[in-house]
Amino acid sequence: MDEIDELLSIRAAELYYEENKTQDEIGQALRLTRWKVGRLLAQAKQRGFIRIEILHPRARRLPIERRLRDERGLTDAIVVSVAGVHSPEELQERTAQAAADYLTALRPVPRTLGVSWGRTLFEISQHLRNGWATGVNVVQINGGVSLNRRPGTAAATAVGIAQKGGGSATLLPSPAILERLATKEAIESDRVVAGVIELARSADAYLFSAGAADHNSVHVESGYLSIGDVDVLVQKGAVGDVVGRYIDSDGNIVDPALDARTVGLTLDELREAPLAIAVVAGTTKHAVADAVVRSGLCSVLVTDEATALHLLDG
Amino acid sequence: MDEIDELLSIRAAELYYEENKTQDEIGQALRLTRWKVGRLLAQAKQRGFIRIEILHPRARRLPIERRLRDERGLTDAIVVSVAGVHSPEELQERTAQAAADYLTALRPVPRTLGVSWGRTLFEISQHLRNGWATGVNVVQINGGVSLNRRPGTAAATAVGIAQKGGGSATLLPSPAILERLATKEAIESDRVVAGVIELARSADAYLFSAGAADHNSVHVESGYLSIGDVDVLVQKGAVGDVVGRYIDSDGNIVDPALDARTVGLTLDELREAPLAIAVVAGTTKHAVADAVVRSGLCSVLVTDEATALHLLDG
DNA sequence: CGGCCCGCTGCTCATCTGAGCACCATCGCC
DNA sequence: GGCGATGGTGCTCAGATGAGCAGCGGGCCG
Repeated sequence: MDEIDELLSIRAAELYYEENKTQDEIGQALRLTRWKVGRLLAQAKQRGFIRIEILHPRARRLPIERRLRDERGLTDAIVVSVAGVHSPEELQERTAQAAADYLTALRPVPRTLGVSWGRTLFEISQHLRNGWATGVNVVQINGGVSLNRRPGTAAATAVGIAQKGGGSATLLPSPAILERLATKEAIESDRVVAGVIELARSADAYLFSAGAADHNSVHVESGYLSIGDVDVLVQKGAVGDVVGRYIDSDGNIVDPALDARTVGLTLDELREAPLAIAVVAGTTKHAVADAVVRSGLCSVLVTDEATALHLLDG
Repeated sequence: MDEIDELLSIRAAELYYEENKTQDEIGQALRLTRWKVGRLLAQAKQRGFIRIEILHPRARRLPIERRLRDERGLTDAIVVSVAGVHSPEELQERTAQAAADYLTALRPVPRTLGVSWGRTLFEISQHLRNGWATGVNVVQINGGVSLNRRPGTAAATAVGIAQKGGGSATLLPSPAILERLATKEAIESDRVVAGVIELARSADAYLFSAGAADHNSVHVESGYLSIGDVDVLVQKGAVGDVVGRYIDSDGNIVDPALDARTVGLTLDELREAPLAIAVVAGTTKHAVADAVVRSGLCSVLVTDEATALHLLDG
């Protein structure tokens, strides 16, 4: 297309999209046949001169979702638009909402849903509607009795999801990470704990998030790890954690000794799950998100547009 | 529209605009009739959920142009899009290009065109194509023999416009502002100068810009005014200058004594012109642009989207 | 110089879309 | 409980649009 056609396509686009003229009217105005106008408009679109955005908190980016499925082998992907987002909190909320929507629409409805805990999961639980399902039983898949001043968000998350879904929650009564391996093994051999983990293994679907390996981690906030611990993990290559287990950019466990002291499902158990839904959003989590998807930790990803593009285009 | 319809309209918009589905297909996907889908799409548009932008340096904003004509009484208005603009220079270039386009398309072609000078005018002259008109004679409408190291841009501007338009230029061989009133009167009584001004008065159309009243003014750069002079003018209410004459926000001369020492057409002569084209763009010029338009200094305005919206919505 | 190829143009025709209209359910009022 | 108003729904039909195709012309090579 030469420059004259390029300019004409812009003039045509102005009249078509801003003035709501028909292609025929535009043809008369620019002294072109209406077919030429149609072709100019098609070229303007194809060359990227026309940008159409859907401005809404619930807007999704279907083409990016398709690319994630096709190029990253995911069963499904939900990508929320970042158009008009001004704060990380808003992004987080949009993503949580989308995850809640996804769960609500999920068919077949899982009878048992394994969930992790954390800020993201808690927000998802808040965005679920009463009656989002009928009879969904929820089971915690990793330890989470909080050690500090915010006790119970782990429990509140699981219970909230279960209650709104007309089912009951089974909590995992254990800390996330124990100080000594022996203690961890003792706890896991407790009949109740072992039973919960067994139930968790049999869940139809898992819903979990991922944390970035930084000082704002919930593990630091909850007192399971010190800031120094996190720094050491980062030095060893950690990009973040999934169900309390820290991984590097290839999805491998960074510190096997620490991992052995962590209570809950293992990452390989997640990888083999029939349905593993990861909800990961925000600039700080680009690296973990990449590790999660590359190493096959999830079959469904709920994320934001920027993170998705990071996964796809590097 | 309740929330459920709002969500549906977003889903429909995603499928329609991002996936290029027909309304009928969307209807099948969402279990709606195609008419319902059409209505949802119409509502999404009408509620502003759909934003369509034309991304191109030559793109204009026709709806804003119409508002300027209707609400500000302009004969014509050209508004360039600011989508994708990253620097003031880029904005300036787009506007100059648009002004050049406007001149080129102007009918009837003016036989005599009065022009001012300055950065904007110079850039317009550069964006005009050879042969943009046949036989347009150009006459300078305000003094402009530059006093400093950049001599001749005033002359180059007029000559450039004339040559590319297949005509000749008549320069006004006089400084813009003289130090003493007597000198100014003497110069104006010079036969050549008087002749040029007489020719300028008879021009079919005028093309000029406006300067902001700040330290970057061409008058400061050219040595006609000191930084202190400008500060004094600003204190008196000056928002900028048109053909070298400083005006306040109502378009009135700020300093009559200074004005009397300024060579060239008066503002009232511009106001009575059959066609006065002002080219004003950039954040720094919002205030002058407002004064120019409000006080009827131009009948045609070439500007950028942000400036135009400032004029319209304050 | 003639013939061939390629791309553009303007057409036909099928499909898609929006305007307008009749119908129906719901609601408030009598 | 009857009745009109109101808003939403699904239709008809005409206008708008896109796909596909024949024809033309300009450029290139033999």
